[in-house]
Amino acid sequence: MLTHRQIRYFLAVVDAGQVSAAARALNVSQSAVTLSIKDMEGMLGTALFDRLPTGLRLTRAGQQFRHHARDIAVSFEAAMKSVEATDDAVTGRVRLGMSWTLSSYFAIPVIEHFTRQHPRIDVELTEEPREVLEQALVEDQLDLALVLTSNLTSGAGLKSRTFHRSPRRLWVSVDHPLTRQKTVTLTDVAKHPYAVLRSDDADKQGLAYWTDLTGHPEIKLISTSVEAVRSLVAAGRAVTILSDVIYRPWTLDGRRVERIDLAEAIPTMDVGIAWSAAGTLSPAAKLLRGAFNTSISGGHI
Amino acid sequence: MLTHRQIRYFLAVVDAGQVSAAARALNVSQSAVTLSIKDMEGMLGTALFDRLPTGLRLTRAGQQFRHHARDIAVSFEAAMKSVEATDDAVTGRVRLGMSWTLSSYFAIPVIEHFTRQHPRIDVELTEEPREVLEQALVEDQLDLALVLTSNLTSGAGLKSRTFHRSPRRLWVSVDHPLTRQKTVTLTDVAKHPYAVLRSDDADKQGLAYWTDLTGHPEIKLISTSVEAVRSLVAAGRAVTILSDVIYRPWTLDGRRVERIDLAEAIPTMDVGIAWSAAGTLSPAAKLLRGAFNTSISGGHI
DNA sequence: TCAGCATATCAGTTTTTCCAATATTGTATA
DNA sequence: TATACAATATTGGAAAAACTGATATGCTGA
Repeated sequence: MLTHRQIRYFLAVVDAGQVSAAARALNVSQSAVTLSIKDMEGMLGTALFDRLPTGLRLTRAGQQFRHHARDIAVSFEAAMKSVEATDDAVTGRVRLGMSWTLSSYFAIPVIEHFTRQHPRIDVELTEEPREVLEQALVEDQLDLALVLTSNLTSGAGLKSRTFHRSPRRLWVSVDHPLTRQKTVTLTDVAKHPYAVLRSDDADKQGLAYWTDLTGHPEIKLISTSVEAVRSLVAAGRAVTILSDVIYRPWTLDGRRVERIDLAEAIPTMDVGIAWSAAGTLSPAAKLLRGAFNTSISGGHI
Repeated sequence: MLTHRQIRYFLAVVDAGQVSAAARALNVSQSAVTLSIKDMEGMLGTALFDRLPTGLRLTRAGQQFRHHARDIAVSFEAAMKSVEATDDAVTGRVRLGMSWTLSSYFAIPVIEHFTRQHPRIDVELTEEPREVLEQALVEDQLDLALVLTSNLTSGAGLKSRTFHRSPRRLWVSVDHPLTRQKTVTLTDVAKHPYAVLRSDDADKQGLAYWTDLTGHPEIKLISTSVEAVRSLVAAGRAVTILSDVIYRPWTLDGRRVERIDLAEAIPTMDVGIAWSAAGTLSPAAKLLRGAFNTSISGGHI
């Protein structure tokens, strides 16, 4: 079993470029580091370094592994810092509606973070199409609703606040040919197999890019699962254009997905929260609204 | 410094709900686990668990920490897998269809593992309702399809293999009144607020339990998000009956969900793979079929 | 060739982790 | 209110893991 200590030693060697320097930095003997690295290589069944007379250089497998090692080290640091204070003072109930695209990919983590910080506030979730959410807000069956504010019906007795304009960018695998171009246009993208994320609200915007001018890409997958799309992209078998809100750099198996800015202006995905113009929000609801605000602009997702 | 071992022990205790059971699962003594946890708590300067006579329950800080611990464990696994040996010999394309319930909750991890092991096999994913999948198999537009085999139309020129019979059970929060009953019947369940997981294929079975005899529960949430359902259940605000395949003992914020066997026999969810009776499967398709077989019976999910 | 600088190996020591037995604590029950 | 029960806490000594320091070995460049 890999240990945290081995990960730290490994990263130190990567940074230093040689075992002896790494050992000095770590305040242990050179032999301890050497053994640790050899142990790891034995466990993984692959050489992580090429041994050169001047030091150690990562092999291909080692480069791969390095990304994961960094991930692990960062996760440990985050874990140590994670013990936070909570706020028991505010209590109450918030009825929050959303559509599923938003729910799984960013709302749930934010809500769970919120309920940890405010354990005595009860957040009630419902998922509905945008039209139903708007209706429910007006009829006071919901306090708040997460919506794509650009799609919001205007003048329906609702207030809203857009807290994030999420750019849409091209997602590709690390070794994709398009990563080597200086600028990428929609016409370039149209030449590659494409994956579409199917969602109730977002896809109307999402498929509007393609015109006769740009040409149309070959659709390789239409899926409701972000994981499926990400997976296909990471494997280099498709590209896609999606919002930063649902971007993660890693697939489940640790392959990387990269983002590229497109030469053309693509409409942003405007995420926000809506509430009824009549009546006033409870303190609990205001807190939750604030939580979405900070957690999204604060880069928690 | 936190160690990987401590993280594993911590997660085992969270999953088991008590130190002694976790120790058994880890094949170490109870005292080793106790010490490890106490060490961590000392390091973090906070109690991670409340000690109850029946076992350990996460404190708020512990719930926070669990999030990170999980991250760490996943990162380690990904790191180990990142250097796995691959099989470049078999090449080809496999067109795989599935319905979304199956896709996000177990198919994707299996496929990602498979494509790592067989980088030169191209797995094409599509998601469709079961009827469309069956049609596509017969017409040779798909090689394989993941389906609930109990729903499969018989005599449609399809072969299938069921590789997992997943029991359906009642999901409730740890402190739910139903946990204190010796036996729980559907009539008991009908008295409590209920959450429905909306999915194309499974809900036909999933809602067929309720008859005039048992009564009908009040539906509190209909959602496509397993996380949303699990979250509601963990909060004790609803119960649900779902397949073991998609069961996890905790929500993202570390609250527990328990399962209870029902007095009545509930049909199992039979997960399997189907292919056309005409023609023969390519070697690549056979390999993928085998991958599903072993990864599911092998307890990878 | 040989000095210089790097990693590899190995035996012995230190530190960590583990086990087994036992003490302690809280709940339910009679 | 005593008692059984089921859980965690503690502790001393054994086992395993990690580390050190000395030494062997290998490559480069003057």
